[in-house]
Amino acid sequence: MPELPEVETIVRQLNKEIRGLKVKKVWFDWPKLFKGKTGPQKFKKIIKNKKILGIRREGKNILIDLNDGLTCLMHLKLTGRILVGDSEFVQKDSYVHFKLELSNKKILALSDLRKFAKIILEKTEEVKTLKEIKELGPNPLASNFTLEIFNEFLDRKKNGKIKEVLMNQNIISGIGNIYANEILWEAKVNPFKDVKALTFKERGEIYKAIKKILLKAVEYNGSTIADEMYKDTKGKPGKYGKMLRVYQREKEKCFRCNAEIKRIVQKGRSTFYCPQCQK
DNA sequence: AGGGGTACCTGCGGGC
DNA sequence: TGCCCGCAGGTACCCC
Repeated sequence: MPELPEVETIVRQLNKEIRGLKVKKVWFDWPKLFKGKTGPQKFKKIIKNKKILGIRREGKNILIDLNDGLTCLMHLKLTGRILVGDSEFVQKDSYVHFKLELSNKKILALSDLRKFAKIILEKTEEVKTLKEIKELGPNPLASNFTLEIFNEFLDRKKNGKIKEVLMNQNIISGIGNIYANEILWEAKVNPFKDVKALTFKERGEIYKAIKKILLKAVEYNGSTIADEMYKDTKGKPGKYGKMLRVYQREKEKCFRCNAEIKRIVQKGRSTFYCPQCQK
């Protein structure tokens, strides 16, 4: 579900809503949610009365830093959502599997229809050694993500097709299926093109499109396509869904050249592109 | 080392 | 109506 813009929206909201609060109660009904060294019962014990110092994003991971040198990592996978509100608000969601009651009586809930989401509790110092974090490629929104850095990481995957490489979290972190499709449409590059066949100009166009699309999507609080999918912490949909140019537009007309958008399954995921202007 | 297949889950919509 | 299939915004792990 959430890619960089959606996770970034959630993280910014959490910093406004829950920073400085303490955890008072823990509830869950899906123990498999907890991965890593800390099991469900230990998690419950440890996290009680911890203070929330701040919330960060690494790729699509949400990192909640707590006092006593602990960090809670959450990954929302396809259908995870984080909600913050009173108990009545949280109860409206049918797929809540985890709740933290906070010191202002508000509840932070994790909802997940497909139960793919995960939570890992780890020492803050050790977080960067987790495989989820350690291997991540650069943050495309960081100011030090230059064209040179982009090229350097692209060249680590000489054999891949560009769309598959863009979605590889170890090359660039945060891009998923929606934004990979959108970025390549914007850059007018064919998703099936081998990285090694890309011209300098194409690499530059892709680089510009990454920055442009992701920044715009963050500005619009991410994409909500189907109502049951991504929502922010207040249950509000993202506004970038209306701005999408190719994603889920199979057989519709390309906004640029009027040709028919095609959908092809690539590495198990739907690739949408315009066969006429993405050569 | 890194690629392919599959597993983890639930729900929805379409075709028969 | 009901059943089976394909599909959904993502990894993670096993096997070769």
